Amino acid sequence: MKEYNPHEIEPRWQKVWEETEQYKMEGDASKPKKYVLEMFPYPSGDPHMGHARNYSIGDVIARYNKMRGYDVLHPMGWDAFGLPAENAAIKHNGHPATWTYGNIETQRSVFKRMGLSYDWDRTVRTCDKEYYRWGQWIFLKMWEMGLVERRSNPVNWCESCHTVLANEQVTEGVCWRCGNPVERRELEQWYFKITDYAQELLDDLDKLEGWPERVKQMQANWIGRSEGAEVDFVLCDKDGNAPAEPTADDIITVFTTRADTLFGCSFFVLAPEYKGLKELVAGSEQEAAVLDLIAASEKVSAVERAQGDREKHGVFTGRYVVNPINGQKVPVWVADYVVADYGTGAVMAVPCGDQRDFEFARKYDLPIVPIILMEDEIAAMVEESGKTRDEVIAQFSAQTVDWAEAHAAEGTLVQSGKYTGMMGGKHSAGEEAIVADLEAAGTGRRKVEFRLRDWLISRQRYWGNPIPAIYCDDCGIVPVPYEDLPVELPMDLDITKGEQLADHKEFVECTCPKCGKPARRETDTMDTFTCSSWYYLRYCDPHNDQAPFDRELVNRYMPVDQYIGGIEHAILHLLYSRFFTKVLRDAGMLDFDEPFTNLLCQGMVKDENGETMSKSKGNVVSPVKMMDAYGADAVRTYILFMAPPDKDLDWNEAGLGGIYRFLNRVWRIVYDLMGQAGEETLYQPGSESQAAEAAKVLLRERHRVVGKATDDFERNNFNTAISAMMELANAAGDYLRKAAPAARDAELGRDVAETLVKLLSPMAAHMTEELWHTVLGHEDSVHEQAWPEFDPEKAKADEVELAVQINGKVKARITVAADAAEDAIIETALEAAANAIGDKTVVKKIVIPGRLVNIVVK
RNA sequence: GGGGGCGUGGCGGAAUUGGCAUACGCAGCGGACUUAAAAUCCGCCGCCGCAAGGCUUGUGGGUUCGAGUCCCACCGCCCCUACCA
Repeated sequence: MKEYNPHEIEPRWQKVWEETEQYKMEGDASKPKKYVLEMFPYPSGDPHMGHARNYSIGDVIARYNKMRGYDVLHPMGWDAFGLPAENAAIKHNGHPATWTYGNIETQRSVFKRMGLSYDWDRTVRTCDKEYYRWGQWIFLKMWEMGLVERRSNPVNWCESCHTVLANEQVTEGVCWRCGNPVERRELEQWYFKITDYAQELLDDLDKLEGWPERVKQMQANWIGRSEGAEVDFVLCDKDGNAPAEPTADDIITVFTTRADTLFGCSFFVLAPEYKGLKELVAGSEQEAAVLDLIAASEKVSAVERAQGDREKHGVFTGRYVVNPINGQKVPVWVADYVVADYGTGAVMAVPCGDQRDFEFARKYDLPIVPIILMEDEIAAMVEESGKTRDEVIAQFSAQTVDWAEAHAAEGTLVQSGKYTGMMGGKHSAGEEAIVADLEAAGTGRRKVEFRLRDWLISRQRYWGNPIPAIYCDDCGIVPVPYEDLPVELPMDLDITKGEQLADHKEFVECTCPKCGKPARRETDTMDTFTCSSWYYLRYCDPHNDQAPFDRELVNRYMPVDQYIGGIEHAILHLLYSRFFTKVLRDAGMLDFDEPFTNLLCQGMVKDENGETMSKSKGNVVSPVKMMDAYGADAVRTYILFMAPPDKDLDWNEAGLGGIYRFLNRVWRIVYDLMGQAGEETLYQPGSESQAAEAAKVLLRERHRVVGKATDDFERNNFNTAISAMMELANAAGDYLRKAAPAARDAELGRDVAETLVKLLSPMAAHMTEELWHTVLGHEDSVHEQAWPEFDPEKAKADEVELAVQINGKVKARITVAADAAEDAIIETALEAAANAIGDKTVVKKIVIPGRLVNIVVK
């Protein structure tokens, strides 16, 4: 018997697989397709355990499905543009491309060493011009469709990365990449109008049955649909007089989900960034104070903004607006608790019904008029006054409150004109009635707001996909014609000297495609998330030089059947990709609505103390070092065995040794089952001869385990699938120990050996291939074999042990024939539990076949 | 503040539809083999108890013949999100 030596086996088979193009996709249209995809990596350096886990999961799913008879598409590529390459280039005095392509090669060699079954011919690298030209093409297409806009807005600026960021790339006020606080700046930037798709992006979440609930919830929260109404307030002139015939310019509109509280509006608030605010106060005595507040709020960092209970600051503008519901004039304030980019940037303040307005009113001594009462308050008033409930509500006339906080919940409206007595709250009768009346009067209308903002896609960075646009003094902003693509990223630029695209004369200077006059090229590049929003489509047709992809091919392989990646992309990449898919569908380029049918978010790999691994903590476990010690098969199998794929796991090397021992045991068992173990057989002369029984158990286990493992593979429960294989190995070991080599059943031996090897082949790809050839004597690859069949009948035992419970507590055990009648089972059970029953009366007998008998006594 | 999730031995975890809690593995303990060690193989291994037996899935209650699983309250931990009107 040869010894198990992964270090010899693994490179040898990797070479064979490469030479025979083992994992090149079949493209066999007669088979059903299966697209298995792992989120492609950023080429940041050596792969870490998170990568190893992600790609082990994907590889097992791909290999399993191939054995199940699918035409499997399983590609790999690199998300290769991005800022770290620029930082590394500066640090190492080189070029971002050198660092990027070098890291890609490093990662590729590690992935090959892991034995991952990729069709390398389909590799996509987003920094290749053969790829990014089609990103530009899609940009132009979107421009044509009216989904690209360049406009001025307050944006998130990261000084450390020296670029603007999308909303999705700022969490708790800090930049997602470098962790530095972002600033607000008013800048002109490029946007994708993702908000045009907000409703569909929300609605279609319901179609994604194969997605984790929490990811869908996170996307729904991010899209943030909110139903309410717009209400028009009329601005009074500087002397506080309402215009007799207000024009559009005199109207300030607010968005509210609580139109029912309109009677409680005692002031009005604008965001500091509110457009037209400066004109509003120009020349007034309040002007200086308002400008001070604007300046102060600009300085407040986003980190501070993100902190929960911040102190609210505001000043009176000196102006008034008229409340359309009751004609009341209320003062207009400016305050930093109103955000400019949600709703209209203006709010009606109802301090009695909104905690923020309440706090603000308390601080600045503004009126808090109670217009909503809770049921317990009404009950107390009824009790105290002796009046009826209706009288209490109708006669309520307090002008201020002694509450500790606002009444934000549902309650009864008071002091609200004809709406008094109606229920108030979101979607309440009172709200419906008031909005209906506002609509009739033309001073309000139903409105749905979304929290989702348009996607800011321009970046002031070199290492990215150039935006194909040209500035012409005469023609304005002009798209680069399709036939001029790609706009190539110049490579002769020294970013170590701080050069950016704008400094590159030959790149910037161009002619206007419309009028032919000298013009300037756009020097911003696209957010790298635009590159990763469609790469999965390109894999279907990676070498196409006529189009981003062929429609037929994409329609055949898409959508991705199983997508695997980290939860950190729950919003970012997964939302953007859904958006791109819908846009390209509307462009007529594909025929489906959603890109990813099933999504698996793998858990994080942490160190043995449950801490996240990081270079600064010095607790990083290298997959390469682990493979050096135990081989790729053991590392792959172990990482799947440790925990279900979606749970975090704490790395522990001792367990890896256990898996290595398991692979070793399988190795010896296969040799032994095939009669090739010689002296090293597990047979123990002198052990009791129960060979026949062990053979029976082994046959049963062979069928039971295939059934169990198949089910587990279908549910991505790889940890329990491996447990089941261990059980089969244990049964085989028991058989081998008890049955003398000469007396063994050769047919059973080969069946079990081949079954075990096939079951294990998606994980331990090299070892099983070696056994398949050398011990089992096959010429073809184990990875080309059909998944083993099983017979549920053969998985059944002829006798079963049942627990006998008295009132739900196990008191005895009985063994009965598997097909025993219920009466017979009860009789046996009553006998076995006679002591426990004693002189009590049996009131009920419950038999759960194959499991237990419960006898209820009194 | 809002939303979501989790809590099972010394450890990772299993229990798929409400049906024998702790499968499988790690660690530990004992044994075989060995001059010895490693490797391998066998056995034990939730807690209390000498035992009979009793107890046990964060805590307390409920539904049920039967609850880790369903319902209610509480405690603890984790993740996401946030002046969103």
